[in-house]
Amino acid sequence: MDTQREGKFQQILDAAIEAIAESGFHQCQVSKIARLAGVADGTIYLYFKNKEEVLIRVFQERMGDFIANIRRELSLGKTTGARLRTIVRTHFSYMEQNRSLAIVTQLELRQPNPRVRIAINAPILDYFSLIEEVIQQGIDCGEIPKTDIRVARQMIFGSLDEATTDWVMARSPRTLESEVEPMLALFEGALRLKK
Amino acid sequence: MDTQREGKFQQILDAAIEAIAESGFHQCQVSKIARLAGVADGTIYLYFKNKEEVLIRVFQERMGDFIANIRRELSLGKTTGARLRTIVRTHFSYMEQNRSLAIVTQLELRQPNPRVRIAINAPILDYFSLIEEVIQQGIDCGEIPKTDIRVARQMIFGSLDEATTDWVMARSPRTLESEVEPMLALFEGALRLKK
Amino acid sequence: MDTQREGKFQQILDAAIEAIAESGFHQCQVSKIARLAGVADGTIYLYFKNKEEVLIRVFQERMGDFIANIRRELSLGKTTGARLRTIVRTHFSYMEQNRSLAIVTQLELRQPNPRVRIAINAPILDYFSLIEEVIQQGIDCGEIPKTDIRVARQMIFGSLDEATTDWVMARSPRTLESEVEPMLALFEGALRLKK
Amino acid sequence: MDTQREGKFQQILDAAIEAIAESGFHQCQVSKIARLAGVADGTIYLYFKNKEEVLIRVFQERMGDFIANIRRELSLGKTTGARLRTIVRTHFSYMEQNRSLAIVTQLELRQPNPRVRIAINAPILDYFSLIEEVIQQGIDCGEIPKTDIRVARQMIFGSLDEATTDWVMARSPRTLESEVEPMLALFEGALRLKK
DNA sequence: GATGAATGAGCGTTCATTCAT
DNA sequence: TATGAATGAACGCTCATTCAT
Repeated sequence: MDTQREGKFQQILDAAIEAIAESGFHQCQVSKIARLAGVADGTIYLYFKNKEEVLIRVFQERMGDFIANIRRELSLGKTTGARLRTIVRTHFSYMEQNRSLAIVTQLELRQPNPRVRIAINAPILDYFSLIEEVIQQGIDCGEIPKTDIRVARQMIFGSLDEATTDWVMARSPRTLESEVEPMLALFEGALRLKK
Repeated sequence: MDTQREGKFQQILDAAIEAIAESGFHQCQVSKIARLAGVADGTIYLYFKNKEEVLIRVFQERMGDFIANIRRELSLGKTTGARLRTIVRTHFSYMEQNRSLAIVTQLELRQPNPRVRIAINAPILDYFSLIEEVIQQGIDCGEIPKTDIRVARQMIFGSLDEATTDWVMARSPRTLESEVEPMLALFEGALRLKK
Repeated sequence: MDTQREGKFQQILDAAIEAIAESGFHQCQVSKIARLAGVADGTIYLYFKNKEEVLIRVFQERMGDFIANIRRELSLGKTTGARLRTIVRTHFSYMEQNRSLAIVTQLELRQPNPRVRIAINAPILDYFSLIEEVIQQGIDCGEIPKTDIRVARQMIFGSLDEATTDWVMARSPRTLESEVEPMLALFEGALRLKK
Repeated sequence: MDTQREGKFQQILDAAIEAIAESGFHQCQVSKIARLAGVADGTIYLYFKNKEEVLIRVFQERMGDFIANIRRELSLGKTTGARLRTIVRTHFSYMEQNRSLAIVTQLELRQPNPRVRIAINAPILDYFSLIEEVIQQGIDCGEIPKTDIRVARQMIFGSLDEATTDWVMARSPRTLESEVEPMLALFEGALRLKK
């Protein structure tokens, strides 16, 4: 049955997230992923071309979820302010609830390996578009004065990303949740958002 | 002579930056660094304990330079606006002029390896303090209203970092230099900087 | 199947004996043992922790056999004379029939490496006890006058060992077998064995 | 001056004995010998072809001394009994007074390396002859009944060697000196020495 | 002669991947 | 489909040896 196949695929993906979060992509052996997934080493290769593809699929699948998630929430926001709040809140709460995934995205995916980079680009660009659309919409309906959209997006994504990295690295014991409001205030100021 | 030793040390460091930028820390063989530095493999080990230490020293030495550089420039800025401009301008121009180093900083240093992370933390935290000091000073002299300093720093560093990553990844053909003004405008808005 | 695993284990052990006898423990590469055993290099590590453990197990397994062998034969001997004959005869014939093992025992096991020495000590001490028991029995039943047992054991083992080394080193073309009677005569005289 | 050269040669030899005794021939780096000898690494190579030759010369020089020593003492012995006593006493006391050298001869020189073996053979054979001569003399003057000289020599050398190894390995806390008399008693019995 | 920085060959070990069962 | 024993390429590091000074 196809659901069985799908189930084992997700099993391996989850195991990979745990394993990679725990020891890092390069340090984590395929056999460890297999053990955590409760399958034999060889079985991994029935579902993935190689170890690298596991990493790529982890990102594509989970980041896809993440973005779909935000997109769904976003459709409910009526103002640019509400939409920005959705982005910040959802980004932080998703990461906070998926710490292992956060570790993988914040650390392990910063790979110079070109194949990984290319494969990861699509969902990332999708997230970028999503942010840029919100800004564009804000400009279009006059809530935000004209601004350099790319730079604004870099600021928004970069800030969220850095806060998440700080949290993952436990540089601060603070919850991400507690950063939602201050971060939003900064974004509103930066974008000169009209109330 | 000691200058000779120092020279070869720097030579290896430079070679390491090139090599790591090109293939990534894990993929890059010691023999590649040696080849680029024009020395034998074994020579590396006369200057560094092991491959990992090369990475750590790359960061400590070059990031140290970078921060010293900013600190020097900063002392000339009289207003918070000027100081922010110094940070943005220096960050971008330094990275733009040291592309390989930028690649290493943006990608390779997001190492989950705890020893590397600890060693790298000091200069990073130093940079963080530097940014936070500028914000604090701004607050103290009334140029900036009270704000969450940590979050503000995350925004500033995160934005600069993301813009640099975008540039490194060649996600946009834009120069970093061209982003100085728009980025600054965002920061000033975010911090509610008084003119 | 477990017999298969056991079989390959013995295969590697035998290959190791040949390889070490031929080039010495330090000179002999793991890849040579693997080649002789007809397995891949990595396979060695499925059966042994590392190269050193191969040496240790060679000794423990084969020396264990050797001593078990002597012990079995010894139980048949009714007089001290018969028991001494058993020791000399079995020692020489075992070595003569296992030349590679003899080389390893005579040369490679004189390892200064403390881990190897400790691991090797047990079977050696076992052999020593065995010899000492025979002497003690001889004293107890009046066949041998009181004597310093440790020194007597040193003489017996040392003589057998030296004869074996001479033979291994091919310092003499003589068979070990031909030395059984003269050696025994010396032992009987040394111990003042009563007929 | 040649004495200067000779002095440094001996210096290196002594350093080598210490170094090898401490860490074993294979584990002991040339640079360690150099450090102990108070010379530069390269200097070793002005006196010795390579590391292996250092080991060989250690043995040849010191074993030469040792044998010359015994030979000198032997010439004073009037009876076979006295001569045997000289051998045992000198062997044990020499080793006891040169523990590092004993370690090297008992452990490190048991090398399967053919070049080492060949080079070492000469002094060893010289020592063997010396022992055999004593036995032969004993037979010639009727103090010892006819016996297999080679086997008798194997017994004598093997016993002394094993006692020394036991002592070096600290398998027993006993001094070698205390073994002189019991060992001699065994030899006299073995050889049926007439009083 | 003496130095010691530089060399680079050499090897133990790991682990992603395969394939016979 | 699933297994996991076996594979063997790959690489960090050591250290005996050299040679410019």
